[in-house]
Amino acid sequence: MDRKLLAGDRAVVEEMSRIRKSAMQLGVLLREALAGDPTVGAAFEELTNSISRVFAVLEGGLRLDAGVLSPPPHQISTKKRKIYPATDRQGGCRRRSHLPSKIVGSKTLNDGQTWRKYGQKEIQSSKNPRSYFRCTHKFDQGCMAVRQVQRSEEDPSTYLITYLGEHTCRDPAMAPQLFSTSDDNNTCLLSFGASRHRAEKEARVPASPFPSRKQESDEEGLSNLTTGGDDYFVIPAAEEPAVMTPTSGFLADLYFEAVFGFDHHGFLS
DNA sequence: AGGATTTGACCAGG
DNA sequence: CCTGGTCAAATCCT
Repeated sequence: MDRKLLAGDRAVVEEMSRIRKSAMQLGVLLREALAGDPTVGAAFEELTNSISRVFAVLEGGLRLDAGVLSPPPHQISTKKRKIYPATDRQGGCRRRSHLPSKIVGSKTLNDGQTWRKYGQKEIQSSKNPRSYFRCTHKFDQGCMAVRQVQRSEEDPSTYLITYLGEHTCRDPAMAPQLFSTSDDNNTCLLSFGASRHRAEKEARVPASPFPSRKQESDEEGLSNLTTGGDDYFVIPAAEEPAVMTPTSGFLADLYFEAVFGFDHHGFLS
């Protein structure tokens, strides 16, 4: 069942990461050079699909599971601070070891879900702070969906929203909604390998208006409670068939950073 | 008054 | 040791 990550496994994963990295870089260049040529997309798609399959096998074998966001039972309670003994302090790191499940670029913070902001951080690698939101129903329904919102550096009018976990809550005000790429011409979804197995379930999003007390107008704070989405573009998964790699700008930055954990500029220059 | 946001502290992963 | 994700008291807002 459990098996340790052997040195050989690690080497394979690292090597595959390099391959995927190179492939993505190549894809970016090709798309820029041969924009509109369908054969480029098809060939690149095949390549990424193969890589994806390898990762699927590796991840399956190595149990590279993502998104286990189980809430400590004792935390489900009132809103007031719980006093933890120094040795049992909960207020610390919850660093998620898994990859983001979905990254969305959006002109608005509205996504049809109700979010409550629980933190904001200055991020070393970015000029803009990152805001942290959890589902409003985290405590009453145990919904573990969270999202991180950050303004794009290159396009400050755009928010980069990373969704982690999935909504398990049932908000009567929220009809079931699906990420739709059909009616939204600038939509692209970024879904990563670690969550690939539940990508389809996570493909939920906005559409319906939702009564919000405060819109996302605030500049720095990225306030919560956003409403029916528009202006979305959901970046495609590296492992998904329809790969639409962002070719430049913040999306490319984001893409590379998310997939490979580093900035691609150095490689493309 | 109650719920949401702000913000500094905490702390584990890398 | 640095970074980033989370907690929760203080504060703000409705």
